[in-house]
Amino acid sequence: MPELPEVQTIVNDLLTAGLVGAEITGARVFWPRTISGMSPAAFGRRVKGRVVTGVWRRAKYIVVDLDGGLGLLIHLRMTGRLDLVPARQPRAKHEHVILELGDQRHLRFHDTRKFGRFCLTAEPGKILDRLGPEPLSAAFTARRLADCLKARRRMVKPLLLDQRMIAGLGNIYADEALWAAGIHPGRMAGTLLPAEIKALHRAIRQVLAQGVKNLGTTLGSGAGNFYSIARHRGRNRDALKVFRRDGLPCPRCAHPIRRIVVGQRGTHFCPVCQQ
DNA sequence: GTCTATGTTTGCGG
DNA sequence: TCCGCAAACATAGA
Repeated sequence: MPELPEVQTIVNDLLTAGLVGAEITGARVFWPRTISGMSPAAFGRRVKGRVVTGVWRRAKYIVVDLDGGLGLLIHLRMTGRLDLVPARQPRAKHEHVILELGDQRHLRFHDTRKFGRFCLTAEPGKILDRLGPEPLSAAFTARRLADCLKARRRMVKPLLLDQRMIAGLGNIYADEALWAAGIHPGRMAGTLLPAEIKALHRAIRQVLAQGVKNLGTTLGSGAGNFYSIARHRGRNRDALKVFRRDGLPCPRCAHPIRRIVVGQRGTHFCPVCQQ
């Protein structure tokens, strides 16, 4: 569920909460498959005694830098969540990893569907360098987007969701960007005109920047929804124009929004504005 | 109770 | 290489 704006919000909250400088005094793993590439025991040995030196975001990864040159990459996938809580708080259902901190707090990983992953590595670049450009950085230009789309016999929406092309877009913001640009999600990528590519480039940056500003999108109220640290909800839902708004009027032309399936993903668009 | 959909990514097969 | 599909899981909602 968390896309770029949601992950950025979590990172910002972790920084505000003072995670940098904290020492990891121990780790407990309750679902071994959450830890990728090594056993839970090895993971515990290697993080114990390390101090957090930085927290940042790349695509949908939370990157926790540790002293000694290690990086902990956390990917939330669909339902992952991080909670920073007092050490004394009892473990909740679905808390699969607990990082014990020296300041009597715990950083806990909560994940109902168990798709999320922790990857501890000395070479984070091996994973992060495979990803496309950060859409809010200067490296993401209309030209760069055009190169991604060029000669591709593939629908534009699945391409936008491909993290090797652009890093950080997910289902919500892809639908929103395509609506803002007036492009049908099933359009073949290679057929986009230069003006459409420019509009799409601008739309991607606009919807993501707005999502960050609104502290992410929380859709419902259940445990599987987006919550940042300390259970903060995002308020970007009110800014959504099409996502999960099928049947409601398009904000531009009032024609009812439709929901179809594109590349096995629920897809929302306006049949009039996005021909 | 039963059935379907789900905001992500990977790996497989054509 | 490119692309579509199923799987990894649990729960909410119909």
